[in-house]
Amino acid sequence: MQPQRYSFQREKIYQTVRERMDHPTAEMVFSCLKPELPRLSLGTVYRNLHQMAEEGRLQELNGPVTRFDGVVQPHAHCTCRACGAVADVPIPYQAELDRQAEREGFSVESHALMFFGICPQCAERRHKSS
Amino acid sequence: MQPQRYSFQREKIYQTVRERMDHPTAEMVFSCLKPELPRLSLGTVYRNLHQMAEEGRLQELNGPVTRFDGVVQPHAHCTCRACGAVADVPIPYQAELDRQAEREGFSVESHALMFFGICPQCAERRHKSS
DNA sequence: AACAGTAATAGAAATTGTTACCACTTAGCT
DNA sequence: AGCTAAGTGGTAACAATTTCTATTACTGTT
Repeated sequence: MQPQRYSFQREKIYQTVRERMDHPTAEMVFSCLKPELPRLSLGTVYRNLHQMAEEGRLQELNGPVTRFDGVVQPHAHCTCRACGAVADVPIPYQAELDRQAEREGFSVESHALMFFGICPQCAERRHKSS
Repeated sequence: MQPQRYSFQREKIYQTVRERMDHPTAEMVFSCLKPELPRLSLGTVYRNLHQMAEEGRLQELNGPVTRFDGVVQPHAHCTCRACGAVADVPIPYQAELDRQAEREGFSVESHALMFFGICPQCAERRHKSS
């Protein structure tokens, strides 16, 4: 999945994400670069962002679809990298983190802790097929 | 924003999210209830899920759009509840959490820590307009 | 420097996830 | 039973993302 060739567009997209400190969306990167690269296509932005995220050259925040939890008390979750399943993680909620995070005028109310890994089912499946 | 009336559909949707332990998406709730409630509409599911999330009766996971970060080293973020802006939070990454989260066969590789609050700009804006 | 091979692009169309709209139904009050 | 506004279903609109294909442009070889 590594890029096999140099691409001007890809480098520009990378620079944009690196230089902006606001964790832009694909759309934000696109409209930021569009004046400079009028022929740039939104599909190119999405393709390169994901490619670089897979390489580990960029980090992708948030998942694509919204999920809901009937347990309202704040608690941690874990997402399976392979199948996307979400499960609860029984470790205590550290409310003191919210106070630690209060910096530069940002008033913090709560936090979400999401782990990433491989769920038992997928670990099993991989074990078999290898 | 509290629901003012009883609705059979809403209760069914709530029960589904509560009973399933897999943090379902709106689509998953819908297809789970569809056999039992053939006239159920997907819009009703979305409407009630969000309504209940606003009331605090359910919890909503993940944000709506994907964002990208040029800083690959794991670090915390903060989202503004008002404007959606995302900023970095300079508190240390606790790698030991990943080991603590290892339970029931789930192999954990990393975690994301997202704070929620109000950013300085929005706090200012609210202060003026009140 | 021209050439061939193929990864990457632009542009548009298709898909997917989510929200808005509106006529009809129904819970909750009197 | 009748009133009224909240809630529903169905469909259309919208937004985010992915896919498709002809064209462009890197890169290694002459």
